[in-house]
Amino acid sequence: MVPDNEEVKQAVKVYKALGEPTRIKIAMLLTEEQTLCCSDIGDKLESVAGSTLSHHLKQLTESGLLQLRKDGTYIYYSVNKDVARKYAPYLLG
Amino acid sequence: MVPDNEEVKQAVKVYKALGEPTRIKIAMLLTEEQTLCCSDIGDKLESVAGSTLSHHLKQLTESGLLQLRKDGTYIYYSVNKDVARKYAPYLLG
DNA sequence: CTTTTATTTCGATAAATTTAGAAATATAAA
DNA sequence: TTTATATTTCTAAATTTATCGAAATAAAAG
Repeated sequence: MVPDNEEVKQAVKVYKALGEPTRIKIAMLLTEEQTLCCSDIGDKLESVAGSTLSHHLKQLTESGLLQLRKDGTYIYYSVNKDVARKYAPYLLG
Repeated sequence: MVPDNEEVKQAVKVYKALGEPTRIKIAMLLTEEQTLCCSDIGDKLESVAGSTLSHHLKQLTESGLLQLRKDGTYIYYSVNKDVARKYAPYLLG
């Protein structure tokens, strides 16, 4: 009837990730700013513990909406535009 | 920094509504079938109590993604295509 | 090697969500 | 009016989620 395949499962993950105020702000911030590391994101949000931020970034990344690049101690996050375009082009403005 | 206006609040509501397997299935069912009443939706999903279904439909409707039309005892639900187009055109295929 | 900086994992708690059965409401049909 | 059908509201339990502080990792700098 209604498919329940991998694509739909990813859609649920992406939408669940975006359905929370802090996380949608992170996603919007990254569409504006291209790439930011964890602590820079923390600086641009109001009062979020590092451990909390880490969980949010993990959820966004595991949905496929964010991608990351490690550089030394830093981890740079950016929006995966293909995923955003497919499920939530609203983010891209 | 990142806006936190009504539009973003609606986006969070819509994405939260879609970030759950039963609810995204309801939304997809309604994009296929145009309009269905509560009990018909229940018949097309596997084992969901009426009260549970009612809560899901309420959440989807309050996000603006679904609209309803009452006809006697029945309530017919359909997708608000403008809202879907704006936040989750993925639903429209 | 020790210290500093960036990030994650762990452990715990509070709040929110999902779910269902029972009772309530509302309309239609007999 | 009584009965049947559609849907919602209430109540409560089980599960999930968001959050933080402290400890653990990991890489860089001194």
